[in-house]
Amino acid sequence: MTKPVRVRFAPSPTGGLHLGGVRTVLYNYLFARQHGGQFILRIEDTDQTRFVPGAEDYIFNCLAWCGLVPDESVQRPGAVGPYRQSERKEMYHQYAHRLVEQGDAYYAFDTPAELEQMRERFKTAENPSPTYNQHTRQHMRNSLHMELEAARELIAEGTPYVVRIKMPDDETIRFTDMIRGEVSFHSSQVDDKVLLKADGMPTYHLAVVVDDYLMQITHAFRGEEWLSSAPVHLRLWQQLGWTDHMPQWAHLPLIMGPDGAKLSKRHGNKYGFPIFAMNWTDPVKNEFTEGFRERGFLPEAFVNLLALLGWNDGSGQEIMTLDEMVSRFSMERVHSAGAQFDFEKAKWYNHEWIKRSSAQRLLPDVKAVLQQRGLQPTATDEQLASIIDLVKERCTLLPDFYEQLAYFFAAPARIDLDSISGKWNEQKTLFFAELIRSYELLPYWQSTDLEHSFKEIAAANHLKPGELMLPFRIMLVGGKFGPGVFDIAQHIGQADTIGRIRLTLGLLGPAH
RNA sequence: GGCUCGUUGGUCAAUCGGCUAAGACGCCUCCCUUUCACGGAGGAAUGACGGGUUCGAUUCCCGUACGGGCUACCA
Repeated sequence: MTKPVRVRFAPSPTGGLHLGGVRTVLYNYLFARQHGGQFILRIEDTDQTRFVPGAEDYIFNCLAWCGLVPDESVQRPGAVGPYRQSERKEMYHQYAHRLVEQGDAYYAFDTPAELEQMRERFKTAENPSPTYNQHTRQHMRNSLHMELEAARELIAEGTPYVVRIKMPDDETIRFTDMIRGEVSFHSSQVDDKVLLKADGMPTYHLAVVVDDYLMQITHAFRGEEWLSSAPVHLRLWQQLGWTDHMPQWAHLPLIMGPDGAKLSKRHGNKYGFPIFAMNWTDPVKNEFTEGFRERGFLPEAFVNLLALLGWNDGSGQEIMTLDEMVSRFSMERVHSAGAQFDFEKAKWYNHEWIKRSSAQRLLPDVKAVLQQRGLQPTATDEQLASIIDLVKERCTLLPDFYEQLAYFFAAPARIDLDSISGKWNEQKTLFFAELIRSYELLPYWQSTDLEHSFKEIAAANHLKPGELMLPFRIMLVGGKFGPGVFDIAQHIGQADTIGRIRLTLGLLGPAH
């Protein structure tokens, strides 16, 4: 009997949730669903200085929008809570002190200034950024140079201290990454990371190990930026005696911006396309960053494009539902190299999803777009749905529906007269006058009938219908776009169609 | 600088030693459509470099180059 699969996503509530984060959630989610396991959301809020109010709710909102709701979280607690690390603060202490007791960690009393001095002192051209490691720790104020009792006295007196891991001098630390295979590090190259901070909070390194253990995580997926600290975590799992429970690791390739560097939250606005799932306004800096949702992406498309950025099943199929992804996903087929994000391709995914979505599916989103732009369509949902079907293949992003739909409900604000006035003549004026008379008498207002009369009158006047359809379109739509002109006329209705013809005829003037 | 991961068209990528190197996005041409799109047909464009291993390397190994990540009492 193998252990039930449990995976987790562990964001820190410090700002917007970006593409890489959502993709990590997605891969976790797919893996959990595929294996009938649990997907846990843990809030890593151990850095009180970076805490941003609202960020946690925002993360939940993003996940809800994406349809990737965790099985266990602060909102839906399971048996291994609390799910916020700040609320687990005390739990980490015993383990930190246990490590000190065992000699695998030590107390350090160095002030920030002293650390700075150390870095200055050991800085050379070859080593521009010295770390707290097996060499430098000998020169620092820590419990390695004193009896443990003495150190504890200092602590009892209230001396600020941290707990640092004591990395071994000469050991090779290796593990198997589900994506990269065998990865190895030499312990002498790894610094003595802080485990417990002076404020009593654990650092990520301690917290991630303790929590993954306590929460019985079986597979730990995270971004590649964590790879270099993996040996610290491996060491901790080992020294805490939990090796048998250690999750399988997978370090996900990074998503890069067009500049080839890791997407950064900090520069959410510099790319010209969103990088956050949803709109995010930093309450401290009062800085606004646009999200994919508000840009007009369907969550189905967003999740789809993210899944295929760094993973594919080899079939060549690119458009997939979440269910399809669940059954086809495999961590072994995730790329090891980072991928540049291409917004053009992202738009293509959305376009495909809009084309394939039913009008019913699109209806609420389209209504929201119209309402946002101040358009209150005087149409039933059925009418609106049939118009959506008419125009959806022309819409890449949700807001495109406004341009494609507006003229169905109101005469176009601008009419592209230039496109018709050049070839305008008296004959055409007469044609449209006759068309109006004919349309006024039509017993049924159906696009096929409209087209039939149109062509009949054109033939009677020895005019080619083709030369007249563009002007007709511009009268109704205002420009050169939109679906078939007789379909448009049918939806606009008799009165408005005739009204718009008259209107443009008037603008063209009698001079012609 | 050190450590570490990576490197197939502009971008996403298939290939698990047999390649005349898929497919998709984007771009270009044509067809359909006297609008815009959709759809269809076609085109330009790729294995970083140098060594090995092998009958045979894009695929395996080693160097080099280049790129990313990390190098905080941040995650």
